[in-house]
Amino acid sequence: MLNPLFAYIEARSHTPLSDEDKSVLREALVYRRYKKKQFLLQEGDICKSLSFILKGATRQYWVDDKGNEHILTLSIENWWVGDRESYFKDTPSAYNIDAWEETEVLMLPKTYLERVSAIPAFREMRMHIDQNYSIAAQKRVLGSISHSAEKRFEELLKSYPEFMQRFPQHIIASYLGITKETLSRIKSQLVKK
Amino acid sequence: MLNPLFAYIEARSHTPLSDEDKSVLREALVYRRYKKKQFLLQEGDICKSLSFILKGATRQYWVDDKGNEHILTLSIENWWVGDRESYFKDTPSAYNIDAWEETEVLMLPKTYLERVSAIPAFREMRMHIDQNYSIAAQKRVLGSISHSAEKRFEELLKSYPEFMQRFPQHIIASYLGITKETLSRIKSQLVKK
DNA sequence: TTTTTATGTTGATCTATATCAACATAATTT
DNA sequence: AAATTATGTTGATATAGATCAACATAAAAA
Repeated sequence: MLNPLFAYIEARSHTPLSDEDKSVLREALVYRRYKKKQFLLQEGDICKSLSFILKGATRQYWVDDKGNEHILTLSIENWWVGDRESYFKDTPSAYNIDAWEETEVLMLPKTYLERVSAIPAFREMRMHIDQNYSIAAQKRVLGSISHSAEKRFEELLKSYPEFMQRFPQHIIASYLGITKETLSRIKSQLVKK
Repeated sequence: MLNPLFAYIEARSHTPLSDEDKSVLREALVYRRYKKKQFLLQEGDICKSLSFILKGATRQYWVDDKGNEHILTLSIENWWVGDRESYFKDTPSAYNIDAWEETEVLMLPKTYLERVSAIPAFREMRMHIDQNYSIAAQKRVLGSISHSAEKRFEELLKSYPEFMQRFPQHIIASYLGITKETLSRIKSQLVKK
């Protein structure tokens, strides 16, 4: 059950996990399934665990006062999901996270974070994903302040081509910060080129 | 000379530094001054150190093909600056970082990163700033995909009021992803309210 | 199978923000 | 002090993208 996570940690940290390490992880992580549309986290709740996606897809979004959903992150297999701000600061989350597909995860409750962080490979992995997360967020900021919607869409296609298969266009549009109509028009523009 | 950094590490990690820790840090960190407009990092170079700002202000920006500067980060005292992507991946940076004011920093060369990361308080601080950096980047992404320029400006005023004193409006505008003219108009709107 | 809901497209119009231009003033440099 | 450069404002016009509406089709539910 935990093998994909073990592989992930070893790959990111370039360090093999000992049997001891694995048993610590086995104790900490909880397997869970979510049906489509089921919430992993709801606005106002405190995010008490980060989840490693074994299978499926999730969206993290914020709902504005008009009820519009603004998609902050889309996640698929081998990604960690959770509201980091709420998780690390123990504050109520401003976001919802729900399963877009039938999803299976390994939950790491915050109560075990210290314990598993004693494993060097896990700590390495954590630093690694935090860095990559920051770098990705920074790129997205750069895109949003300096590129057109069309260019941002092309970047998304390049970086995460699988998203197009797994999420409908209005979700992708929201992730890009544009409307579904605009995305539809951008797509038909690109086909002509 | 290193006292502000010691204080910063202790505050973020909630752990006092031993004399031993301090001497490791003293060995690793290099004091440097930059004059106004001087580069800390130039596009194409590999970012070989992160710098803790003791005094002054810097901007990190990307220059597009038309020569327009797009400001990605603005940093002042007690912030770490550097292109994390280039630093961690050893790839040429896409950004420039320059001193907006006369600036004094403590440089941490990457060659010392392992050694100082052996200090638990330093490691704690690193995790802490990485997390905060991610959280801040995520908020900026959310702002850019779901808020108007006016709202983003108000958020900036709330989060970093000192920026208005230390950077001119066209820099702030670029940071917000709008033109200086639009920012000027937004400001006059807000005064009327 | 029929109905309902989710998804995607296209057109008309509107709006936030960009662009271009002129000008004013403050701060530096000569 | 004069000249130059950096900063900030305001107006006219252009444009990317939003909004509203209608329609088409695919998928899911009844």
